[in-house]
Amino acid sequence: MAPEKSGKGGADPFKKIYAVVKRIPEGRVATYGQVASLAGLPGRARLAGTALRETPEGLDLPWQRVINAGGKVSPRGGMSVAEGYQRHLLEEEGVVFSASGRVDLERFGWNPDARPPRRRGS
DNA sequence: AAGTTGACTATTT
DNA sequence: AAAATAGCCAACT
Repeated sequence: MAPEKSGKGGADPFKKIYAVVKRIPEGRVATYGQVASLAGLPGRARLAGTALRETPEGLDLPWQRVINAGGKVSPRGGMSVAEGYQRHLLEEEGVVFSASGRVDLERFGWNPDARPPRRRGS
């Protein structure tokens, strides 16, 4: 059975993170720690950031839906308009930022376990 | 191979 | 509320 070379796990951690980010529904946001956890990499929140740092093209990756645990857009350190751009994209999707530029994770935080109430809404 | 860096997080000031 | 500090872990040099 053609075992993989050196019996390694195979999938790269970056790829797992991309897969999870792709699953974030529109109008919802997730934290790096949450994404890492769902990717099977608990405690590797920084890895999620490192992976998104490149934002590979062609994957239709909604990187803008990933923010830090503080509910704020992560500063890149250097100069990057991407921060303002990210906020703009989220607002377009329906995410509301508070006066301090913070998002209410209680309301817009993605809950992968939550099921859309069907049958008689509300 | 070893040291530095960093789209993080929690705690403290 | 914002800034500084410490801890963590993998990628990058």
